[in-house]
Amino acid sequence: MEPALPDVPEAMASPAPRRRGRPSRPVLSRAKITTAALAIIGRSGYEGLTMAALARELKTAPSALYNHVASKDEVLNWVQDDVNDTIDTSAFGRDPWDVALVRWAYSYREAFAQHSPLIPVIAVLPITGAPHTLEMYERVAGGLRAGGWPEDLIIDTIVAVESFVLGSAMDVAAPEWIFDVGEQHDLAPTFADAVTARRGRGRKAADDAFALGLNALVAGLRGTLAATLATRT
Amino acid sequence: MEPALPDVPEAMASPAPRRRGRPSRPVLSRAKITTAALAIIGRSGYEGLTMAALARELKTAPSALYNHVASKDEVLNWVQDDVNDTIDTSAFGRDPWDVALVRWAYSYREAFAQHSPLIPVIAVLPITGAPHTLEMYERVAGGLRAGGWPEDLIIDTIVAVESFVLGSAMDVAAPEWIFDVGEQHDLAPTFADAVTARRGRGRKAADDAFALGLNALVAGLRGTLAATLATRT
DNA sequence: CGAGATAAATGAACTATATTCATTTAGAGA
DNA sequence: TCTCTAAATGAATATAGTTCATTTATCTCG
Repeated sequence: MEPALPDVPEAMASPAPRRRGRPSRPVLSRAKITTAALAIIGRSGYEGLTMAALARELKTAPSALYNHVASKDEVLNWVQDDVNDTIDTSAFGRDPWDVALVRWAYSYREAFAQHSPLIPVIAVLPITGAPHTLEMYERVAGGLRAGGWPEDLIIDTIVAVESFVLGSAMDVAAPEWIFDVGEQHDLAPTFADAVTARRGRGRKAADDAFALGLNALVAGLRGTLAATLATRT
Repeated sequence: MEPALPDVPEAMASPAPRRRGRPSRPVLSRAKITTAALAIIGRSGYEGLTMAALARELKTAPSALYNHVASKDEVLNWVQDDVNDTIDTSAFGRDPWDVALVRWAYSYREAFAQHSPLIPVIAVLPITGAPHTLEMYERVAGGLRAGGWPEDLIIDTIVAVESFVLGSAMDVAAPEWIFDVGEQHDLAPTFADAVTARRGRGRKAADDAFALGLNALVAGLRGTLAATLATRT
């Protein structure tokens, strides 16, 4: 990309004559829009991502975007697929399925912890038209299959782990003091004490809960697999 | 403004004379607003819940709401606390902790499956000012404590289960065909076959995944508890 | 009983966003 | 060259949520 602006001089004069009509080369495309959206999100977060801001970033008018994108939702879908592409699935096909699952879950959570506004979107989004997402699922499914999981349990297993991961990723966005009971210690004494007891350990409370849950979940899945294989002879 | 249009018999004309100023009795209150909001949500879903619709339901002006509520977000918090109040925690203190945890999780998921737009909100919402929510946590914490869980693991355990529940509740809102690969069967053959294999079983795919995951998670937690108690002598 | 004070409503205005639309223009192809 | 089309433009629309000056019934206090 970047045709290197052949002319150039034109410099400073008019603040921006802003030509109308078709430009010499397309200014917009799926890739450009997605990149710009990610830049804005990285800089000003999801509140900053408006169609107007996106257009500004790309030096066009908001309405120009609609020649390339059906809606803001579609922009979010593109961003989501890009984020999914950063999830590490390399452990599948290398490590045993349970180890790989844990690695995948950590990477998955990390990716979406920084994009929590996408979580409710992706949880409900069909994979159609999201190639990177599909690729990720293929790798995970392959890893489980190779690990001995029966075909008809693979999707449920993936969904279960994914649900836990996405729920946990939402947690990351919560304030540290989310469980602070404040005044009402006497209304919930056991709970309040438990909150205090946890405070002892280091910072990242959400991380501990995630680790605890993931270990338990995967351990449980090992048991499920063993039991299933035993039953089905 | 509105000088009361002197002409016209005014009798039948005006559809609703709409008095200004303070009414004989308060038309609005937290309870009334929450009830109205739930009515709208039940009737037209969360898209239907606008401040204008809420005002219409209560037969007032949108701006009148702001005498009782700081923002639409606050309305959502009230609704959320009401929904939390429908979650069944009665098994704690009656059944063993693991059984009670499973019942709680089912009830929790069911409650929010019908209020999925609230999920991202509550996951991040401090409990301050949500009495029913606090009450729920107290019962769960009490049940775990009674079940032998060490105090410093109680919150993490609750958070882990809750994360899984909320992630799963989002899933309920997804379309049945969310995993349909369509054209690209050859791009993800293993995954596509797994999707097909699952299709064999009954309707509710999300329910199966939830059951599988919850069983695994709780089984894993039993192991975690046993191991922890053994280690700590 | 009368005079504030207060709570609680009113409608109009303001803001921000997404989205649509008629219009314009540069370039590709017949 | 003529025409079609992709791709831009700015103005206009729709829908929110929210603020504000204003109005008025009722409560309280001297």
